[in-house]
Amino acid sequence: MADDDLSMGYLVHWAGRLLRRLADRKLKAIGLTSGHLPVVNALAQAEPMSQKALAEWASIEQPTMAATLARMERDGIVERRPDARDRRVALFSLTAATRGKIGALRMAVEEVNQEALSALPADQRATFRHQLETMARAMEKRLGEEL
Amino acid sequence: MADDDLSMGYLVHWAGRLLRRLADRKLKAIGLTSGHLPVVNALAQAEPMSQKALAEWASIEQPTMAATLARMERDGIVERRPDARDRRVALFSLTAATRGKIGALRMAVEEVNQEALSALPADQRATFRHQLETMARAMEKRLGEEL
DNA sequence: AGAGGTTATATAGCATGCGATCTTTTTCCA
DNA sequence: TGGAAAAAGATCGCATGCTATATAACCTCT
Repeated sequence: MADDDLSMGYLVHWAGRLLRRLADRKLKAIGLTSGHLPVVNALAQAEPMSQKALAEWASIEQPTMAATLARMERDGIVERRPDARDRRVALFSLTAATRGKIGALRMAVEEVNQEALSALPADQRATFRHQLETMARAMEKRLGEEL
Repeated sequence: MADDDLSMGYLVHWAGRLLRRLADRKLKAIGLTSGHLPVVNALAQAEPMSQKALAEWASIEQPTMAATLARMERDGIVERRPDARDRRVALFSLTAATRGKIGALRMAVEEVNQEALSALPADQRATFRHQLETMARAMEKRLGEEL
């Protein structure tokens, strides 16, 4: 790929695919995938949570979260139960088996993080991370405005 | 999403999704999608190209490129013809209609680029882009080594 | 020439994403 | 209170990605 054509979009998307593959490889050993991460992280901190809350937490559209949760439920990673106070709502929690994997999961994530950041000089890492977040938040705002 | 949980992988993937949505929105007007970009860019510079060459150029796996090209052919964006010298090879070129869109396409990409980069101070943009590329190349190397 | 390895595509199977819609419940106000 | 508006999920349809595997066409070396 010629250097001039490495647009921001291409670059970010490329890096994202690579990080994802790397993460999925490590997570395979504990029976999880990168797509499960935001859900498990969220539920590890606050249980139970509705599909809506999970989707917002992960910045993912509702149909995408619905599909992810359906797969996770099918695979015994999360459990769904109705909300007694609102019959529209489904509440999700981690299964005991998944709770036992949280430690290994955090370790795997941390490894990928280190591998990615180790490509940059130590004194640039924090700034880089921050810039990435700034850009993402700006894009999110942009996307919202245009609707 | 709590700040501590914004792992590198999550951040990059998030930014990638947002950039992609933004790009797709702009490209919709000219009848293209972000997935078409690397192919159109490549063919705009060197025609014709085999599926293999396109996949390598775009850093995408062969089956993914095969599917993308099949859709693009179906939608009249590219044309496929056999290679006289090697019957295994399929050579792809842009259709005349697509060639006429290259200008608009470049403009749309440039717009998204600017929108993304404008979130950062001007004097940090070049460095940031470079860091992103460095990280991606490192991840690519990593991924290759582990096989 | 022919066996065996290499290469270029094709296919299957599945995960993740998105937008657009439909249904069921809740809410809320006239 | 009744009927409209809002909220939460469920579904459809499709694009993109990946891995694993199959197939067909070359190439090489004996």
